[in-house]
Amino acid sequence: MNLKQLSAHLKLSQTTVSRALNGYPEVSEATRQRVMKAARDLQYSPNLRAKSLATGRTQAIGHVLPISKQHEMVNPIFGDFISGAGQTYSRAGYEIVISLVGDDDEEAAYRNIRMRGSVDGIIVHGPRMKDPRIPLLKELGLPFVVHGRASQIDTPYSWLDTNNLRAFTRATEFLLDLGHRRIGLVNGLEFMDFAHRRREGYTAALTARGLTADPALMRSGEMTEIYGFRSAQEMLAGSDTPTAFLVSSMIAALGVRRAIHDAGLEMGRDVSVITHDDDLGYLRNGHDVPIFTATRSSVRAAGTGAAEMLLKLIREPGHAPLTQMMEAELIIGTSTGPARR
Amino acid sequence: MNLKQLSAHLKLSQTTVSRALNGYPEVSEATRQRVMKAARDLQYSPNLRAKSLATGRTQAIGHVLPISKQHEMVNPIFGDFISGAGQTYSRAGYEIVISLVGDDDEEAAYRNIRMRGSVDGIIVHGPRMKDPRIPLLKELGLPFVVHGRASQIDTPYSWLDTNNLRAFTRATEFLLDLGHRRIGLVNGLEFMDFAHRRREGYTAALTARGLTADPALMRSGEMTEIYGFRSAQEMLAGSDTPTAFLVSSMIAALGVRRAIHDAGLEMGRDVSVITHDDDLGYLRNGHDVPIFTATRSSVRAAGTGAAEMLLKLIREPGHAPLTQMMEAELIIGTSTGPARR
DNA sequence: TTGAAAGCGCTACCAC
DNA sequence: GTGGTAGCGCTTTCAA
Repeated sequence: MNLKQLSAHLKLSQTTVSRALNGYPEVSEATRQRVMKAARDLQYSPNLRAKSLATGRTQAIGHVLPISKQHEMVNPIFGDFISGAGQTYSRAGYEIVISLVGDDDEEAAYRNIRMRGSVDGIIVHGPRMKDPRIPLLKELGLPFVVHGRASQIDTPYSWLDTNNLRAFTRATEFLLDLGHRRIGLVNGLEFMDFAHRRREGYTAALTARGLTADPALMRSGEMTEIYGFRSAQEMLAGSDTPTAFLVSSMIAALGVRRAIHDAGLEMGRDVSVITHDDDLGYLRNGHDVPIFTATRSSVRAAGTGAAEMLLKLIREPGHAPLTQMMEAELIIGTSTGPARR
Repeated sequence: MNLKQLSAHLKLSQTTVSRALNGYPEVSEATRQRVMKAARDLQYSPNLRAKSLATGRTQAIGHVLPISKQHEMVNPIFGDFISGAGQTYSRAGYEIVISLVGDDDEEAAYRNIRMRGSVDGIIVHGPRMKDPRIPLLKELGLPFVVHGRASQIDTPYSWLDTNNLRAFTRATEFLLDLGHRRIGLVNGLEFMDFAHRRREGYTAALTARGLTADPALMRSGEMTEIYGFRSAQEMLAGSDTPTAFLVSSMIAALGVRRAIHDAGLEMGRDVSVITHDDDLGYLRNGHDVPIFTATRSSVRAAGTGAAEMLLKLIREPGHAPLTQMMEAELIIGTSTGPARR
């Protein structure tokens, strides 16, 4: 069932039917009702491609996921982020288009997205420091919102970010307050902006107490379980071993926990662990030490927030860049305790 | 830059340029080269919406994610699956369109996808038992591949699935061989087909040894960490406590591990755990007991496989349904040991 | 081997 | 308040 058939059925012009369906004012209420009813009964649903071609708008948002040619893994938070964003989009009648872009042909990929004209705006994932995509997208004139930020980019752009600097500063301070002095940092790849900021927070907290960050206690890598395992194992094998770990991801933390266990140590007693973690709300009950977390629901909320920002930018071309900072939560857990040594 | 401009620039008709670009044979080689070069130089990239309108094909694949109105979480494996599928799509020039569909308005949602005509085919995620989407999609005549299967659907359809039945049978047998008799099952929601099959495997292995599955040792729920925690805590609080757990997801297993720890027990000695887990390959080194796993790379492979099946179905309309079974891996870990009691 | 022109389904301008 | 019609950018007959 297309517009032509529907309007023939109603004995009205396509123009009128189109207007009735799209809420234009110059249609009589009676006609509108009749059209709406027929559309429902006949299960009419407009061809979005044709609509897009006619209007120039596509009613679709692009989510561009950077995929490293080396590991090809998608950031596991993506599912939750898109679930949050999706609610906003579908309410507004937008589709979601995913593009996976390798790190080799980035510029061409973004130019293509622009030229193909299949999206009205873009959410940029996984920003790196000095990310070249930001000036590129500004040049292309496609509305975009960055999930995260890109340091050392001086022109303004729209972003929504978690306050990673502050989160890691607080987590480090917390461990220092518990008496820890040797704190291992198991961080993400530090050309990624979020990981860079996390390390900044970590070192800032140490420096504020007159301590210097020991390079032997810092690791940067793709956050897999084996990476967490190896990193913790190496640090625990040294002479002046850490009494606590600050871990940038739940997955890597799994490996860290395993390494602690294998070393014959007990979490929360011999070694403390603070990690971005998931669904730990239950630990509020009956335990008494904090764990730093980015919950799944906060990631969903970030998705919703970013989507709303982008839709606003699309609706109001020329609008000034929007920014939003989200604070991370601290909740209570058992993996963290006072330093023993 | 569009076709019109490009052909004007080349002083050729749109027809010829289009033919040259799309590999039609009736274009002279010289012309084709000239066109190709100009297209590259001028960064021409066809408007997919217009192409789609003209051809009837959309060059896009829909991935439909069921979202429960209660929890609204996306299955965490989705990211890896889409990453695998995406490689195949982009090589073939297809875009990915994501639709989030709540469990309330499913039929309408799928009909809409059909009518809007924005995809050439669909990957169905999260199939339930007797899933009504399968007959619906057959009726709609849209090519589709199910990631997983739907029990009690008798008409043939295309699917790609992990052998969950066999995986959980083997894992249970393995624990039984180690002397375990009280094995807790922390399973997913059992209206989901994969969870149903996993329980079947678990009970089949027990039955084959003359044991009966104890309802007190079986849990079914959405696989969050707190769910794993509570499930294990309850079972460990009983009188005849389990000596092993079979856990359907890594996230839930985190909670199970924590409950074991909180109960003052040690994993692999007092209580064994077998779980679908991630990146545990490193445990092959120096350890000696198996852990059942669905690795991230196997999920990627599933995505690739499903995408290839779907493209084949799209290219050859009327092709008979395709099916593919993937076997789960067993690798070596430390969480599992012989029964102590 | 190349080109002119119709048409995919819709919107939006201009008349009435 | 309603309708005719010219495109949106591309493919695909049909003719040359």
